[in-house]
Amino acid sequence: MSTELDPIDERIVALLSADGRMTNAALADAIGLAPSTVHTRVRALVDRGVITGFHAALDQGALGRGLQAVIGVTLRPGARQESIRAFTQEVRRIPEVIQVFFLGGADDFLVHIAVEDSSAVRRFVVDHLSARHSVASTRTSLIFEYHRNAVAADFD
Amino acid sequence: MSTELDPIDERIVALLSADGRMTNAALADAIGLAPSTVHTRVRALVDRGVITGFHAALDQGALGRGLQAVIGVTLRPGARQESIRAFTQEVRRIPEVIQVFFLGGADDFLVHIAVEDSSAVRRFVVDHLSARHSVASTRTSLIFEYHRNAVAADFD
DNA sequence: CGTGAAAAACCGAACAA
DNA sequence: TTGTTCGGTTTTTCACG
Repeated sequence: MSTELDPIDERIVALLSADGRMTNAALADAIGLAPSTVHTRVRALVDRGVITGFHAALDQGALGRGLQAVIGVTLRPGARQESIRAFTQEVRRIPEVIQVFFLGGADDFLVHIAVEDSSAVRRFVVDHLSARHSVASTRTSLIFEYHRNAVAADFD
Repeated sequence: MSTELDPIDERIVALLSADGRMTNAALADAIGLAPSTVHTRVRALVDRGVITGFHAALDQGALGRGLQAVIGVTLRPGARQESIRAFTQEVRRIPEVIQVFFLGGADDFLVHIAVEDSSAVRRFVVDHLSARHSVASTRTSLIFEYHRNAVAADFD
């Protein structure tokens, strides 16, 4: 929230988004400022909550999860906010889950998972989604390609 | 690809996924090894491609993009691989785009965007998606909540 | 493969401008 | 707000177990 970023902060943010381990010295001479200035700004960005964290990106295939899928989920019409909250909280704790989107639109949720193979997809849907009373239907799509420009912070 | 990780590598990967700026010393005593050992393993994980990078997570709202959406896209039945490749390559370069999923299923693509407001959503869809000859239809859903457990590497 | 020690690089804070 | 200096920390390499 709050006020926009100045052009220098925008460059810092863009650079750290691409390489979160860039040193202040590297940032400094990519931008043309002194390292200490960059340091001050980076810390300010973190303190302000513009940068919410730093994370390693993982090749899921190398972790034995070579198949990814997106599952659209619709809840029963009667589902109340409690069951929506419960659904979110519980689904996001499952280790195969990479992201959870709570939507307004045709589907109520999108769940992005990475698993070992197609039978693990089926198991995931059956065990964790269809098994829930609040879930009305699911629609599974396999992911053939995936591209990420940025890492978005969690929000609700 | 390739061989599974041993339990120590798995812990390193989990810790760096949560905090990509943990120092080797911090990793070392979370795990019970010497910092130099941890360092060697982290570098090996990066060299092997298990860890594909480190990235700052950004509060999109703080960047003036307080509204996120997912847009399901279907291409014309006649769309050939060339136009699919072109679509992916061009869409992912648009700055509002956070992620692009190329799917097998009902939709051909999912595009995750962060923009300023709802009129920017409409503009995005009209200018960048509907305007394309290869796009048959789009279905936009606003994102009310978003949760991320991990950062997945790009793949195709 | 893991360790400890040594060298280089880097960070973070204090201060000056 | 930016630049400079400096002590402490972190990274990185390497010889050894």
